[in-house]
Amino acid sequence: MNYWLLKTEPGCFSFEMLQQRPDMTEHWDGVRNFQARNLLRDSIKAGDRAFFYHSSIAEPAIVGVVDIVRAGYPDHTSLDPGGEHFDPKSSPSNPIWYMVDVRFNTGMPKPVTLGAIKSNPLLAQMPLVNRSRLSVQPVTAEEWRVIMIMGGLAP
DNA sequence: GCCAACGTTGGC
DNA sequence: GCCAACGTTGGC
Repeated sequence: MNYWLLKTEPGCFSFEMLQQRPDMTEHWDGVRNFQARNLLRDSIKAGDRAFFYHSSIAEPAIVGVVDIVRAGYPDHTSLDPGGEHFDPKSSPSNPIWYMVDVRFNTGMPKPVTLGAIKSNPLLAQMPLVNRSRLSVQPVTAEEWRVIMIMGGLAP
């Protein structure tokens, strides 16, 4: 099993919404960055876990954990001409963009803020610290363990 | 709302 | 294939 970090703005895809539907599978779609796409398409597998990070708010933070329930498959929102994630270069035979399905696992009793992450030397290698724009990021087992403890989730 | 970082595009 | 211009993201 591998660990990841998924990043959104609350206005786009909020953890609160996910939390209200704990049994529902949600599509993690709309990613339009090639590096993040490669991770979605090639690396993230069903059974993996991911931190859920909220950006562009007063206090950016990891607010919870989701399970990956379906590995990468074509992101059909890229084929919808009326949708905001439409990409004219995408087609059914060459979809370009990929998405995964996620499900609520747990909220963080104590959200782990970006400030707390930046001030912990054990987390200095996380892309979040110096490559914050990448919307899908790998997380090491050690980083996962540290953040779970910081968030109030016993190992 | 500003601005730095960085990914993408397009002209050459 | 380089690089300048441009657009977007995200922290502050």
